[in-house]
Amino acid sequence: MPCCVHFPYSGGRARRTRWRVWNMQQMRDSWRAVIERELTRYATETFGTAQAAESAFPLAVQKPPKSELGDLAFPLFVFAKAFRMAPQKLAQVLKDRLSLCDDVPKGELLTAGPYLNVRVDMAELANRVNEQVARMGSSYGNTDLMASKRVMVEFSCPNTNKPLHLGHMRNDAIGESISAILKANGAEVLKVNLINNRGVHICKSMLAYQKFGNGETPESSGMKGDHLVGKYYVKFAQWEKEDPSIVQLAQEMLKKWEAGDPEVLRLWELMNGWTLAGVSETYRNTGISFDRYYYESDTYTLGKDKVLAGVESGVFYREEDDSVWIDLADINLDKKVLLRKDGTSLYLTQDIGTAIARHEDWPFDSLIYVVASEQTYHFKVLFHVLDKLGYAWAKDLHHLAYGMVNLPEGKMKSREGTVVDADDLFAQLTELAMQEIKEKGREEAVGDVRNTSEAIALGALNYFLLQANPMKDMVFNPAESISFNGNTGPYLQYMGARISSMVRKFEVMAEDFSDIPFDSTQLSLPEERELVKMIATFPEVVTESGRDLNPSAVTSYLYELSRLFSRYYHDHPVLKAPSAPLVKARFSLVCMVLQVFRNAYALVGIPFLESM
RNA sequence: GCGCCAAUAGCUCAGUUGGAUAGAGCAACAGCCUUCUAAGCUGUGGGUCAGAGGUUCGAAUCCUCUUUGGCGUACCA
Repeated sequence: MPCCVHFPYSGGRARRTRWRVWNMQQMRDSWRAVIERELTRYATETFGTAQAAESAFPLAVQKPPKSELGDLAFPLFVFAKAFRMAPQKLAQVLKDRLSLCDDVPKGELLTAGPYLNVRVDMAELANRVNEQVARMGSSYGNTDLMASKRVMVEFSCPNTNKPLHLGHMRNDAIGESISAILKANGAEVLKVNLINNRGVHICKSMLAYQKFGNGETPESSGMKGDHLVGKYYVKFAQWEKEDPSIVQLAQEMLKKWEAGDPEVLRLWELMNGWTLAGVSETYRNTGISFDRYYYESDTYTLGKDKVLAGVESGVFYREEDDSVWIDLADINLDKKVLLRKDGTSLYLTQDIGTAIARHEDWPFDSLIYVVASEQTYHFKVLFHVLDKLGYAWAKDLHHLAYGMVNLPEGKMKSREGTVVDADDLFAQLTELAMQEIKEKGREEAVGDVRNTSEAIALGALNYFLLQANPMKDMVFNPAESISFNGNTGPYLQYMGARISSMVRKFEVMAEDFSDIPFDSTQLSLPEERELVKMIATFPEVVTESGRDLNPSAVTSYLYELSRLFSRYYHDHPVLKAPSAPLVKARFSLVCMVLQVFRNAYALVGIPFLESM
């Protein structure tokens, strides 16, 4: 199974309609109900039993490929055998029978080959959607799919030996987006970060600093703290090349650290402080935040204790050299070390402790780890170990794996220095956005050029990173991401800005329209039908992205809505529409689109801009 | 070797529960600014959905095998 996370409460398809009924869904359900009833009656009349029909219930509802074919499609293939009738014929029969009934919903039935299609009553749908968007505002689209569920989302999890890079940015984008999407589906979400501040790799930068640092500080060097520490981590690698034996020193230092050596601890605190200050700044710039921080230095001992307890209870075993192991034969895996022979902790050990601490702190219904797919094995083992230790909530742990981020030139390799630094990238994108604003002569219109450029950079970055399915590896092309035309974040932001501009223009003349009611029958263009339908299905997009933990469902939707809208307002005047009722109706539609844009942007980390 | 994952247009990506003629963007070419921001809109060309079988009324989608690529299989994280 790829990235799919199975929520115990996400239910199956059959249950989906029970959670809540939305506009489009309501339409679908009511039409399905009458068509199913008619199939049942027809089967009973013909065969004396309804079985032929009911075995294929619930009747599938689809979206016709073209709007000329209607708004809902009911494929009838499945009934062909049971009715001994071509589905084309059955569609005709059903249409004829239903046209004689006086209790079908408003709308129009069409046959389209083997499909029975429905053109729904658009005026009614538009009224409902308009009312609902106006009433719910920024919460339009929210669902109760995960109401009252507590979900902890772990993401980012930087090491304190180097600054963030592009890979972290994908992680952060997914983490923030998933959290927002889960919230929109009614969950109570706690975003947590785990600072990986201990271990051999941390000792490496410390050792290099001790040897080469000469007391350098972020202040004295003018470097951001995380970059300064990173510099020494790289230095260690070079040093190690000359003298491979120094790895031993790092191992010894880790042991000293675990023993509480004051000298080591002092340096550790100093350098960790530098890194975390730098990382926090990056978070601030890129709109990342957490409700709670965990530090591995705080939780690893708990993990160690639990592992030792596991040895007592016989879940784990001790080798002759004193190392502690678990045999994973029962899940068809090999053996795994839980404690080194010198007694120090490993990655797995600390994650055991952290998970237990978290469940005690904030009992969750689900904990989602947003971590690269290269660690799939690690999480498999972790969840199994926790299960073996007797924690019933081990089944509620999920690994949301995401693929690697590559560059057009190829893979990022730290050894070859091709890793894209997060701060550098953000600055580069901001710079490009700024140039574009200047070239277009929009400085005055946007007001704060710096802020706007950063917002555009962020929109570009998040959209690009989230538009691909998390599970897949992706190629990040900075130049393409910031491009203002095409399928990009800035293009979407531009649409939002254009609409905002229209709203400002309308406000000047708003009084002239204050007495004119919204008349949905004015919206008769095919494009308007499509827009109303899309707005009506937004809650379903929120559901889908929450169910699959897939932000790209939202980005796809946003882009489609955006294209539809730009085509529409390019071809049809809104504020200068021929009649006042039409202006009012079209402007109301525009406002609905704007609201959905705002709400959907928030789910995928695209800052909304009033003007660009 | 074994395990997990992927493969859709030249490139980057979508593709709903198996359903109608597989869609976008970029790149290329051709149009559209006295008209709510041209950061836009429209059109043209571009496909053996990696390959071969199978299931099905129907497969990019499900199953099997093959090929290619990525990742993992550490007393690293």
